Order: sequence, then C-alpha cells, then structure tokens
Amino acid sequence: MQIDTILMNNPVYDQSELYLRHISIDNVILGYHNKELKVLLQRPQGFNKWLLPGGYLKRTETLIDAAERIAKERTNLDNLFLKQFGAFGSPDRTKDSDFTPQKLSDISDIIIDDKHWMFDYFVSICFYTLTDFEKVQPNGDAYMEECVWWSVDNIPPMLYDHKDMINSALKTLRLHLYHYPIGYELLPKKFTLPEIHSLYETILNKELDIRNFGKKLIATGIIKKLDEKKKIGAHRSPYLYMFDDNQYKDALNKGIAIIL
Amino acid sequence: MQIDTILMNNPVYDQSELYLRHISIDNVILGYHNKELKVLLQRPQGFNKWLLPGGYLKRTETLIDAAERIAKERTNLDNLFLKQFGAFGSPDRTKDSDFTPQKLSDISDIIIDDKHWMFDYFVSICFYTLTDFEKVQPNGDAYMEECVWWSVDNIPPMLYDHKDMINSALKTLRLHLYHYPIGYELLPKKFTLPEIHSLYETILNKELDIRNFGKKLIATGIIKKLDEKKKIGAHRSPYLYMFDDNQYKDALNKGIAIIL
DNA sequence: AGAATAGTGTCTTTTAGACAATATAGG
DNA sequence: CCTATATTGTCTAAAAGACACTATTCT
Repeated sequence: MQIDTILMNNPVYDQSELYLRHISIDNVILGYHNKELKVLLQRPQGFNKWLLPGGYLKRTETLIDAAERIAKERTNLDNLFLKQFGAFGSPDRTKDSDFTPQKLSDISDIIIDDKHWMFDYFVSICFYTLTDFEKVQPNGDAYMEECVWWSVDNIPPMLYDHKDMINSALKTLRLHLYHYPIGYELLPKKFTLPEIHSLYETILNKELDIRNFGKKLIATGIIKKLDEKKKIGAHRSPYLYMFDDNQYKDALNKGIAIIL
Repeated sequence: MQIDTILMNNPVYDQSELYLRHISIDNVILGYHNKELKVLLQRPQGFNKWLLPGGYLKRTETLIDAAERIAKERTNLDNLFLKQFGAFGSPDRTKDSDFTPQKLSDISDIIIDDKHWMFDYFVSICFYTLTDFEKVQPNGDAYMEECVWWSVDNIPPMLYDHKDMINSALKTLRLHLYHYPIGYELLPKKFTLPEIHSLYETILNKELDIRNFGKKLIATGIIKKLDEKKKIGAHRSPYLYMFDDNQYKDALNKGIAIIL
C-alpha cells in the first residue's frame, strides 16, 4: 500500500505543536434574559469589525472540550451546553479586507505577513449555546478591546463569515426548539409558565398564545407543574414548573415533535 | 498585538502541501432502490474492517467541493446533493487496534510509524447524500480491495468511529425528511406516488398509509400531480407527479413541517 | 378599590388517522 | 376473466387555534 499519493510532502508530523493547524472553533453564545436575545461578540484591538469568541483545538482535546474551554474564557461559565451546528471551510473564508496581515503588523510588535499561519486556510467548527446573559460578566483579553453582548436584531459589522455563523446558529436553535427541550440549562430549576413562554416567543420571534402553549408543552410531558408558587410582588403568584428529568433526557436522545 | 501566545511554534506555514493537515472528509453515501436502503463502504487492502469513502481537503477547495470530489471518485456521479451533518474530532478517534502503523507497514512497501501524519489527530467533516444505487457502479482504487453497497440494517465491522457517522447520518436524514423535501435528486423528474411513498417508508423504516401520505404531501405543495400516467406493464397505470420547483426551493430554504 | 399579572375553559375548525371498495392495464 | 397494482373518499378522534373572563396579590 502506497500512502504518499495524497501528496503531503512530509510524512512525519510535528507533534510539538500544542494546537492543530487549520482548525478553529467558533462559538455562538446566545444570551437570553427578560425577553431579549443577545449574542456575545468581541472586537480585536485596533479593528472595527467584530468576531465570535473562538480559538484553536489542542492536540489533547476533543472538539467539544475545546468549545467548552473557549466559551469559558469569555463567560467564566462551566456547564454550558454547547451544540455543534456546522463546519465552515473555504480557501478564502478568512480573507477580509479589513483584517489583513499588513494592518495587523501595523498595530502589532511583530511582523506578520500573509504566510503567517493565522492567515492560512482554517476550517471552523461551530457551536452554539444558550445562557442567561445577566449571569455573565463577559471577559475580554489582551487582544480583544471589547467583549460585549449584542442584540441579535442588531449585529455589528462582522469579520470573515461570522455573520453567516450567527444566522446559521439561530436557524439551528429554532429547528431544535421544535424537536428538543430547550431551556433546561437556561431557566432556573423551577420556573413559571410565563417565563418559559417568553423564552420561546423570543427565540421564535413570534407570539404564541400562552393558553395553548401551556397545554401543548405540558402534553409533551417534558415539564410538570409543582405545588408551589413563586412570589413576584404585587401580583398574583404564578405556579412553578420544572423539567421532568426522565422525559427530558428521553426527548434529548430521541427527539420529540413540539408543534407550537 | 502579540500572536504567538497560542503556541504554534512556527509562524510560517508550509504552503507547498496540497492537502491540509488534520482535516478529513467522510461521506455517508446512501443508496436507495426498490425499497432498499444501502450505504457505500470500502475495505482497505489487507484489512477486514470497513471505511466510509473519505479523503482530504485541498488548499484550493471548499469543504463541499472536497466532499463532492471524494464522492465522485467512488460513484462517478456529479450533482450528488451532499449535506453536512457533523464534525467528529477527538485525539483518539483514529486509533483502532485493527488498523495500526505496524500492520500498515507490514503490508506496505514503506515504513509507517505512529508519527506518520496518517495517524495524527484528524477532525473529520461528514456529509451524507442519497442516490439511486442502481445507477452507481462503485469504484475502488489501488488501496481499497472492495467498494460495495451494504444494507443499512447489516453494517459490517467499521474502522474508527465510522459506524457512529453512519448512525448520525441516518438520524439527520430522518430529521430532514420532516422538514425538507427529500427525493428531488433521487427520484426521476417525474415519479409516481407509490414510488415516493416507498422511499419515505424505507427511510423512516415504518409503514405510512398511502392514502393519508398522498393527501398530506400534496397539501404541502411541494409535489404536484401531472396529467400523465406511467406505463408499468400489466397493471393500472399510475399518475405521474413532479416537484414544484418554486415550492421546493422555498421549502429547502425555509424548511417546512411535514407530519407523516 | 385599583393595578398588574396569572390562571383557566370552551368552542370551532382543522388535521390526523383508521379504514376498503373500485378502477385500470395487460395477459 | 384474472392478476396485480393504483386510485379514491368518508368517518371519527384528536389537536390546533381562537378567544375572554376570573383569580390573586399587593398597594
């Protein structure tokens, strides 16, 4: 069996590198709170276009490990439930006239030319997650001038194909909403029907009759009503609900149909 | 801005390589014909486990270009409508006690040790497609002793995580069946209701009442009845149907709900 | 009493789902 | 006429969808 027909010149790879070449991870970290859906974006020092929080894959990590590590760097949250939604790869996806080796060199203390690995072909594996943005204090780092939440209805100019990634993540989230229980990681353990109702309305960006919504969601069995109420001040106290763990896990594995 | 904190030792990449390191493409090529669903698998020379048709990504290609090229190598078909369904990556996913550098060297004319790039960490981007297996004469090559169709109900021992990939592809196909029009690329331009009905039954692996099936599928608008019949021999001639191009494209973009 | 929010039930329309007899083509 | 296959419609049950009044809590 001859192997080298595939034309990689050097049959021995360099294991000394910590990260794998050509592979990046980008996370669409969606934040929900109080009927608002936002996405966490960062802006590199000296540029005026934005990026998704991303990074590279270590030799010792699985894809999901890397995505979790990268998400944690910006949110400080563990246990984000990240879901892969696509890989993006084309020879020119990391070409952007607003982010060039020249410009980077200008504001950097080292010379970076277009042979630098940073400007090589990268395939990006993308994940999305949903969290409560009020619980997150976004962390930038030395190279990111800003790291903040943006409304998904008002995305700033993005570098590369990161805008496509956001759109793709939202599309996937909306599809998943109809087939998997969403909100387990996002809502408090015990939540009210109006709370989960608002969440679904916000994600789908459309109104859902709360009476019918409640009937249908309870009919799936994934949430159950408790014998407790939540105190919310000068108003009638709403009942609390929680996810049924067994039904929830089952639904995650097998998928369900939730017609809202 | 300092870049090398990410610890890739050599900032300049080697552009002379035709393929990108660490990235592979694997295709789950599903074949349907006459109520049978099969998958195209290949067996490397001298081994008794099977692989999906796969390959590497050229510097000049997009992911989908590569997937199409690789699919064509085995099927000779252009215009396969390949859909990405996932990326698989973990440090040990290409470790398999039945496919080792030692065994490969034994049957090869070159020395391959575990530092060979072939045994490095690869992230595989996976695509699936659906075609008519009767139209395909599978092509092996010098390194693949066999390349044949296997029933999806009877998958032989697979190398690496390729069995997982098949399962994941089938799961995705079944999900897509409920949200996107399936069969456009597979069925002849004009097809009969019994034909598309059998296709759906086979993919979902369950019976669907043909009367209700027809009503519902026509109600979605993606197929329309023609004023022609197909001659099928000594039986009543079935009407022909075809996809409505506009509705089809629309459904592909936006997705639809097909409750069967 | 008033303001704000939650909770609940019924009716109508639509859809799902079960079900079997008739029509056609060719031999 | 026989065989094999295709076509078609109705009924019932379930679900979707529209809709509005009452209940609670606190000030």
